[in-house]
Amino acid sequence: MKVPLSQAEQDYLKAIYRLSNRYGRAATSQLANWLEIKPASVTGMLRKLAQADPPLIAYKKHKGATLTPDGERAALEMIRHHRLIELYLHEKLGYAWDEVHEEAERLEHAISEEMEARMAAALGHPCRDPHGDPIPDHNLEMIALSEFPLSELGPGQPAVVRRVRDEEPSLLQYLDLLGIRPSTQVTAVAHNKHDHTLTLQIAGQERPVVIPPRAASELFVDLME
Amino acid sequence: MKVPLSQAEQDYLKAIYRLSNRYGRAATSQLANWLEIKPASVTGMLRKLAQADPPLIAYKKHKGATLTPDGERAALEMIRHHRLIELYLHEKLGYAWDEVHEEAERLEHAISEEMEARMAAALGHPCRDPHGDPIPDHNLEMIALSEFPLSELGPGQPAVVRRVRDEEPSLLQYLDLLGIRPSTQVTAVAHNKHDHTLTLQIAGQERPVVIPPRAASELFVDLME
DNA sequence: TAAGAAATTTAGTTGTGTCTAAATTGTATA
DNA sequence: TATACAATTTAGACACAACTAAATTTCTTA
Repeated sequence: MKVPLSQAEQDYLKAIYRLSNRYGRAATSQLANWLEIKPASVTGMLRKLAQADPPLIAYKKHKGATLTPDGERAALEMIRHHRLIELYLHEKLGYAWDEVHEEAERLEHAISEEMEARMAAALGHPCRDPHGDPIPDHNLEMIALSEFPLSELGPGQPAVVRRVRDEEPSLLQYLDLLGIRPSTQVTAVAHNKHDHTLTLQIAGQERPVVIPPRAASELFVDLME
Repeated sequence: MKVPLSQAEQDYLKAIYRLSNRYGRAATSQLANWLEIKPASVTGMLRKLAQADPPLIAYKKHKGATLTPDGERAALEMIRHHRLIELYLHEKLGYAWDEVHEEAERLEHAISEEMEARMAAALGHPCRDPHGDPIPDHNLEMIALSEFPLSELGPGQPAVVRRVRDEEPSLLQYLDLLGIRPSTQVTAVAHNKHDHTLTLQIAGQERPVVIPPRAASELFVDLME
């Protein structure tokens, strides 16, 4: 019976995609927390998404939700919109990388497939957004990722920052200030076992900087050959 | 208590702006017809908009609605968004002029003031959209218009097309086919009193064309000095 | 100016997506 | 394994913006 999805439904599917990628499934309370609504409200929507025709999620009471192939397609469609828009705003309209998320969050629901295609073409069919997040291609396929958390980088290993898995403006501004963004070259100097901070040498800079654990686990890097 | 307007409210205000500009006020049934909802549904929204704080419309039962200064400001804000987006899609993303309206209709509600400003700057602070409709400036002031309907153009008078006051793709495609768009130079050859068609000579073309009344009253022109 | 037609409003209903409060289920541990 | 705590679901309510059907008001014209 394929009916267009509401913005709320699309937001749920995106959130389930994100949480089930990280944790295998999306729990009611995690969704409530991420979407900033009450757990009781989530239950109703999960039942609705599970009983849709075709079903968009697999849902068992008290067991959380995972996406069906149909649900995943819908989620990836929104993610493609979101990331293309972020890059477009950054490249074509001069937005800073900490300003693009909020705008994209609203626009992703409003653009047509036509506009998606035209933006993708104008950007040369890119595969990363300004934070380094991969952009699903036209068929919603995502490139394979080799990067891993900066917090797991061995001391002395040179690496390239690929991705910041966070949209919070304050964190992004802070990283910008330090001179860390996708493509920045870095080397771990030392891990502090007590407070889990990381001392990091940034290529082209005099002195190492200390990275708080929050940032170190949200930054993803690739080893340099 | 100034709360952000819903998309439905913004659409009502835009419709009231358009209708009261043409007819002095917006009647319930005109609004219902334009917005494609039932008259009964309009009544409730008009009461709500009139009782908002601050009031956005002046509304007397059975007398239709007009915008208050606050309501007009909100309407012009959406109109500025809409027309900037139309021009942006046309100029920067290669949309044809009959494709921009539908996309802008959704995007106008989703863009921020920041994005409005950046698009306006990228376009050089334009004052007309692809159909020739005036774009309110940053302070929501609109340029004075001197154009008048093509249907009132005297025979033999050379004129310039300024504006097509319609968004219907089929009409726009038809005009495009004839070679009529803003800035096209034309001369009226004759008005047919019986079927109200207009015979029109288009500059640079061999033979005159016959314009149906629907098009002649939606096309606006300026006299050439 | 009275009757019929047209426009508008009222009253009551629906579907969405949220909420609170209370009941239930699952999990961890003592 | 009993129990206490946390997570989840159920039940019932609400705001919004639409709807239908019926009542009312206004307009037109004979």
